[in-house]
This record gives sequence, C-alpha cells and structure tokens, in this order.
Amino acid sequence: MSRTYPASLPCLCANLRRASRALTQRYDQALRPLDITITQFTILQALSLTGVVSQGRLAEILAMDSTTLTRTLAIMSKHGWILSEPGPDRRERRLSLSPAGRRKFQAVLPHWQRTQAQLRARLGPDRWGDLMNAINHVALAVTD
Amino acid sequence: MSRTYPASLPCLCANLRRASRALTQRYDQALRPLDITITQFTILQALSLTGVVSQGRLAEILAMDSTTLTRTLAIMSKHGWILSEPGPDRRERRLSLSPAGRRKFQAVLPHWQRTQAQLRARLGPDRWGDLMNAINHVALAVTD
DNA sequence: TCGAAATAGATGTATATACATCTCATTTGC
DNA sequence: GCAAATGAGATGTATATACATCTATTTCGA
Repeated sequence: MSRTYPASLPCLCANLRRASRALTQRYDQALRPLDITITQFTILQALSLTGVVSQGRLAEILAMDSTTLTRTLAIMSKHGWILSEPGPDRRERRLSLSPAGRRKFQAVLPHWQRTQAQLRARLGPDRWGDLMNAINHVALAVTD
Repeated sequence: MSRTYPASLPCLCANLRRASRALTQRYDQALRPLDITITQFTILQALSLTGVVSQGRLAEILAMDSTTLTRTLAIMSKHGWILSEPGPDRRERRLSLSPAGRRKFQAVLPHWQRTQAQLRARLGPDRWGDLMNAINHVALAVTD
C-alpha cells in the first residue's frame, strides 16, 4: 500500500466508485471554466448521438434512473440547451438538443477531447481499450 | 447497439460513471434489507482494514473529498458505528470502528460477499481480475 | 518568539443520485 | 366500451459528492 493510495480495496463496487470519483473530479475540473459538468456534457453528447429520444430511453442508455434525469434536465433546460416536446404518447417527453445546446456541445467538445487525450496518453491505447471494454461489460452484466 | 443498452459512449468518464451507477444500484439493492448503503459499508470495510486513521487519510484512500466524508460519517455516527477522537494534532480526528461498527460490518459481510460472488461468477475470474487492475490503474493515473 | 502561511476539518450551497409515491395517459381484459 | 392494470414522468425526501469559505491549530521563517 503506497503512502497516498492503496492499490485496491476488496470490493469491486468500492474500487469502481473510487475510480469514478477520481475521473469525475478530473473531467469536472477541466470543464469548470465552461460552466458545465461532465454529467451535463454527457447528456449533451448522448442527445447529439441519438437525436430525438424519450426521457425513459435516455435514462436506459445512461443506466440512470429516469427521475434523476428529470432533475438534471431541469438544470440544463434553464440554460436553454434542451428541447422537450410531448410525443404522440402524451405521457412521454421527446427530448433533443436545442440550437443553443448544439452550440454548447460544440464549444465544450475540444476541452473534453483534450482531457480524454491526456488520459489516454497516460494509460496507453491498449489499457484504454481494455478498460473501455471491461467497464461496458460490467454495465451490461449488471443490467440484464 | 442493443435495444436497451448501447455498447459504449465515446467518453471514458461517462462509461465509468454509468458502470458505477449500475453497480451501485445492484449492491445497494442487496444491502437494503440491512439498512446500509454500499458507500457506508465501504467505509466500515476501509476502517476495518486500516484501524485508527485520520479523516484526511481515509479520504485519500477512497479518493474522496474530506468534506464529503464529514457528511457520511455524521450519518454513520448517528448509528453508533464510528469512534472519533482528537489526535495529538488536535485539528485532526482519529477515526475507528466502534464495537457496534464492528458488529455491523460482520453482519453485512456475508451479504456483500454473496453479491460479489454472483457478479464474479457472471464476469468470470479473468475478466474480474483484469477489471480490478484496470480500474485501480485509472484511479492511480488520475490521482498522481 | 512571533506573525504568516499552511493544514484539518466543519459548514453553506449546489449538483448527482435513487426510491417511494403521485398524477395522468395508455393499454388490456372482459 | 369501460374498469383495472400498466407505464411515463414529476415530486418529496434522503444520501452522495465536491467546492468555497470559515475556524481552530500547527508549522515555518525571519
């Protein structure tokens, strides 16, 4: 065990949560000057990939409770980044990026990219790829 | 991309956070009958491994802001699980498990173990080991 | 030695997260 | 066709998380 950091705890969840906190702090720090969090940027990115999508489906994609999304979308809507229209099924909200949301996404993109690139360089492309595979496999294994 | 779940987002942090949410939900669900969260159990486990430790050092071990720990420890202290005494340096708090904390940890341990074992079986021991390595490597790479 | 700088943790505030429960809309069984 | 069951999302509440700032203590430099 190093002075400042133990190699591992016995719990996979604890270790994953620790890595998640560390990474989140790093990304949030990089995005702070742009007044957006990695949580919010992730939603911009997801919407930019999916196009129009219901809140429930977006929650599924992010393995996030749909009611959590309600709160975060409220914050993002205050910034004018989100379009939310009732669908043909009028219980559901059909979400998409507003023009301001697209602009915001484009503005933040290079900062996000720089942060990813730094981390990728530090880990090496092999470890990076393995990591991406592994964590997505976990998410899958847990979800279904 | 499956119907209910996309293989991957382009952002490492987004994917790690997604896996973290999914895993946390799974562990929390398993521990719910015992009235404890995986966050709190992780602190019991960490204290059981370290013995007496300062709040700052514990925060370092968990890659968690020390002030975050203040809030979670307050909840755990209400349950009587935590001993907190001033150290020789009287700014710092020297934390350890109370007898009730040790009992709680022992009581929860088998439930945590069962959850881990299920997940490990599902992932396979190779993937499990790779995953543990990879995520701890990320935490290290980000932290120093 | 004494004042300045640094450090440990507490507190105020904002976001992130999920569950229980509620409302309203849709689907389903008869 | 209608009552019951289901489903989508909103709201109340509790925990998790971090940053800015504050207080109390310690350390450090002249």
